[in-house]
Amino acid sequence: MASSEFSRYQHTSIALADLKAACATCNLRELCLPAGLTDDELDQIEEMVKLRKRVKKGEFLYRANEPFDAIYAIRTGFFKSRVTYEDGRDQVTGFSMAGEIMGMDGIGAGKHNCDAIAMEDGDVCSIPYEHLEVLSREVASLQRHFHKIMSREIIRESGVMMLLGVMRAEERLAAFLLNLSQRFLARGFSPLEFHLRMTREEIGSYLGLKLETVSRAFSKFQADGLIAVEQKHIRIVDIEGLKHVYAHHVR
Amino acid sequence: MASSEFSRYQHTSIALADLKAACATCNLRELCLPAGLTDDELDQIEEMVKLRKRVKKGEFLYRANEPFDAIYAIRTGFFKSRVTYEDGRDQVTGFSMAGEIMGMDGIGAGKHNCDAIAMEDGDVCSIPYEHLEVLSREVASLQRHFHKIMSREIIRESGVMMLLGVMRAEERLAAFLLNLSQRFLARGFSPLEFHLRMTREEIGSYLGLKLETVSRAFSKFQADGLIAVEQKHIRIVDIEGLKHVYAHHVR
DNA sequence: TCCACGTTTTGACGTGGATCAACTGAAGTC
DNA sequence: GACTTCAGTTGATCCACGTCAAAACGTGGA
Repeated sequence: MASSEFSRYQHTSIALADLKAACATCNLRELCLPAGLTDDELDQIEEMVKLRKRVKKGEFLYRANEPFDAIYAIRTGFFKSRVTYEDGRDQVTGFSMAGEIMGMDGIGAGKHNCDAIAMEDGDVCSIPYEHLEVLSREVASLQRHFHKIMSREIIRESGVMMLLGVMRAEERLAAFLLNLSQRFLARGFSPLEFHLRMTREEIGSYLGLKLETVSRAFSKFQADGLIAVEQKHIRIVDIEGLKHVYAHHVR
Repeated sequence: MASSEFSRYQHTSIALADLKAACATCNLRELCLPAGLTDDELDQIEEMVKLRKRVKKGEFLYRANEPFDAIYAIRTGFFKSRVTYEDGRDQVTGFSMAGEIMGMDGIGAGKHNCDAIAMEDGDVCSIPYEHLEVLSREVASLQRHFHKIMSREIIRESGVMMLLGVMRAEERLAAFLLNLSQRFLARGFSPLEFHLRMTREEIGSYLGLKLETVSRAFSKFQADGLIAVEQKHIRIVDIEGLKHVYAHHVR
C-alpha cells in the first residue's frame, strides 16, 4: 500500500536491493542533504553514509541508554520514538518517515534517550556522528543543514508541547492528521488518503490521550463528514473543516 | 535575594559593570563553553561574543517571527520562552537561567519561533550565529559542545512532553520543583530554598494546568509537609517525599 | 478453514482538573 | 497612609476525558 500511494504521485522508486548509499541519486536527497553540493562534497558524504541498515517491523533501530555513535536517515519505512519512564510509564514522542533523521537526542549525553522502533519493514542510512562532525567542519552547507535539522526537531517538539498543554482531544487529533497529511504530501504521497501505520493506542500515547478517546474522536470526525475512517485507512473528506476543528476552538 | 542565594554558596560575583564578554574569567564558563580550550581559542570566542546586552524585567530578548541572527547565553537574570498560537492561546515552553542558551529554535527557519521575555533584570551574551558557524568549523570542541547543547534541548523538551502527556497535576508540579532545585544547585544556589520568579499562572501554562490547580497542589504539598510555601518563596522540607510524589504514582 | 488474539468501537459511569466566584494579601502609586 | 491593582487561595460546581466492560471486527497461524 505504501508503494501504491507512492507510484500514484511519483514515478521513481528506490532500488532497495542496492545497499550502497548513493546519495547522489537518492530521491530523498532534498530532504536530508543541503542543496548546491559539489560532486566532490557529494562523494565525501557518500563515503560517510556508506552503511545501510535494514530494519524489520518491530525491530529496534536503537534503544534508550545504548551508546550513541550514529544518527539515522530513514530511506523507507515508518518509525516511532518512545521514552520509557522510571516507573514503567511510557510515551511515544514522535513518528518518523522517509527522509527524516532520527537519533539526534543521543548527542547530548553520548547515549540514546529513547527507543526507535520500526513500525514496518524499512531501511535507513547510518551516519556515524564522529564522521559527520569532521565533514561538517569542512562542508559549511552540510554544517548549516545539520543545525537546521536539529533546530527543526526543537521546534517540532515545542509544537507537541503546545498540543499536549493547551489543546483538547479533538483538536489534538485534527492537528495530528493534518501534520501527517502534510508530510505525506511533501513525499509525493496523497495528502488526502493514507494508511496509519500506528494503532489507536500509539496515537493516544503520542497525543496524551487514551485509545478510547482517540477512537471516539475518529468516529466524531466521521459523523461530522470531515474524514472517512476504515480501520487504519483514512480519507480526508473536508480538510478545511478539519483545520477549523482547532482554529475555531471555544473561547 | 538572588545575590544572597548566590553568595551563600559561591564566593565570586559577576562584574556587571564590565560589558566586555571576558569568557576567560566568566564563572558560567563551564556551563556554556567546552573544557580544555587553548588561550588562542578562548580569544577567538571572546572576539565572537563581544556583544553584551542588558535586558530589563518584562522586556523581550527576541520575539517570535523576528529574523534570527544570534543565540544568547544568559549571564544573569531569568527568562521565559513563550509560543503564541494562531488563535491567541499561548504556552510557556521553558524557563531559562544563568548559563543556559536561548534562541536555538531560530536556526531552522531563520526566524525565531517563540518570544523570550525577561522575568527579572538580566544580561546576556549575544552570539552571532554566522560567526558561531565559522568558529565551530575551526574549533572542534566548540562544535561538539554546541551540538550537545542543542541535543540537550531536544531531550529537555521530550521530558516536558512526558510531563504533559502522562503525569497528573501533582506529579507535574513535583517534577517542576525538583528540576528547578537541581538547576539552582548546579549554579551554587541553595537547592532547598529559592524564589520562584514566575507567577502561578506561568507555572500552570508551562505545566499544562490552570493557576488554581497549581495553587492547590502547592497547598497540598505544604499540608503534606513536603514544602513550605510563602508566596514565591519555596523551601523544600522533604525532598525524598517530593520525589515519591511521582515515583509512587498510582497503579 | 477455523481459531485465537489483538485492535477498534461503543456504552455507562467515575473523576481529576477546569471553571466560576468570592475573598485575602502584597505591591505599587499618589 | 489610603487606594488601586494584581497575585494567590479556597470553595462549589461542571465537564472532558479516563476507566471499565462488552461486543464486533481483522488478521495471522495451525
